Amino acid sequence: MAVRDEQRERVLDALETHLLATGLSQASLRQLAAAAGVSDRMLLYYFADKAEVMAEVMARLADGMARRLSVAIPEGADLAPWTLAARAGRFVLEQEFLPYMRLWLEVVAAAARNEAPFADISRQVTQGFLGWIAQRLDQPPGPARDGLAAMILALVDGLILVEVGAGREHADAAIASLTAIAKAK
Amino acid sequence: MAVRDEQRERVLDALETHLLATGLSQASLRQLAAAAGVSDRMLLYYFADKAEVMAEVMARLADGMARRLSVAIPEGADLAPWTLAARAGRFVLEQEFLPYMRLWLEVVAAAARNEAPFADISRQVTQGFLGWIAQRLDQPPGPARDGLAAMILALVDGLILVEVGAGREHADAAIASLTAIAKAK
DNA sequence: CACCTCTTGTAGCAACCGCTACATATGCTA
DNA sequence: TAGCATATGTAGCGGTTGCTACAAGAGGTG
Repeated sequence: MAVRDEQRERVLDALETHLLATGLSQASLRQLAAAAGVSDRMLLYYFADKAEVMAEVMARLADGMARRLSVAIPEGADLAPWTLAARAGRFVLEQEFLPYMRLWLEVVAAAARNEAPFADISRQVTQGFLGWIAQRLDQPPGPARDGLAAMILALVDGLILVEVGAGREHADAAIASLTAIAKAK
Repeated sequence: MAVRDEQRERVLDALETHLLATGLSQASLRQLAAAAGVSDRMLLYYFADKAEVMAEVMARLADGMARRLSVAIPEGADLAPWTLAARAGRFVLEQEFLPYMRLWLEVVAAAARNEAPFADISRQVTQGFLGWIAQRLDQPPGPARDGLAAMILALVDGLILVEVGAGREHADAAIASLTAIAKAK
């Protein structure tokens, strides 16, 4: 059983990279297998089926995303809403994190059509985001803070829609506006 | 030639509804043909290939979206940024418009991976959005207004990511926060 | 040695994909 | 009436999809 478990790890590592680089559309069994350097036959020996492969690699990606976020801005930073939004927005557009956001976009799009396992992943990651924001706001817990967190999440997630649709400059311009607002307060 | 053109119209009408209801994943030639009530053979008689079908129906959808938006809030409404964001956000989550936004999400996700013809459509619609917002802001033309428009676009588009990932309540909560901010000004 | 589980390869299934070859029916025009 | 462009159906191509049947080597245990 040792070989199998070892291979699962190796495969999941490779697929994390592959999915970040190419997205959900390049994720047929044969493509995944090739990216992981194994045969498709073996991929289905290591994992029960494609859904299990995707669920596990998506879970890893969600972890990676959460880890990077919590390093970027530490918990309890106690930031004003606009300041937090601007800082989070800036981080989210960084070279290192952008691939996560692009993939995240595809996951939510799939979730909007109730495609398993993306609906579950999407819910879980969104909750993580909301919590991450709430814990960094200079606001007392409660519905007001939760509403602000949801608004900031919309703003930050929306930035990559702007980035994809209108280009990096417009996303940067949006952040500049945000920064100006934060300073004016 | 008359029959063919007539059928093209009929087919495009049906496909607009179909895509809004089911999304890009239910858009194989055979599925599109079935939804339009013709054979797949005939679909490729009316249109050169699948790309042409998709491009034309996406163009129609973009038109429909733009038309609904310009009716919802008239041009030159001269709204303060937060007020406009709140009103646009509320409209975008309405029963009638939500399907457009879900589909829009899929289009941008596809565009993020450079899948034709979605990259073009995505750019065009985003530009339309940005212009729509700019023309309804109580701001003089210029980089500041454009930056604000980009920020509002991120906010409004991001609302459907929140809606999909966390549910309608959270999206509504975000709008409530927005409304509170608008009033406080 | 014999057996048994773990691991891997070869080959192929049925379903679907976008698209096309070919025959045929229809109706207008010369 | 003959011919020709338009319109439609039947059948199928080569390719990809997720998945599986089957055989066989490897390695430990009785």
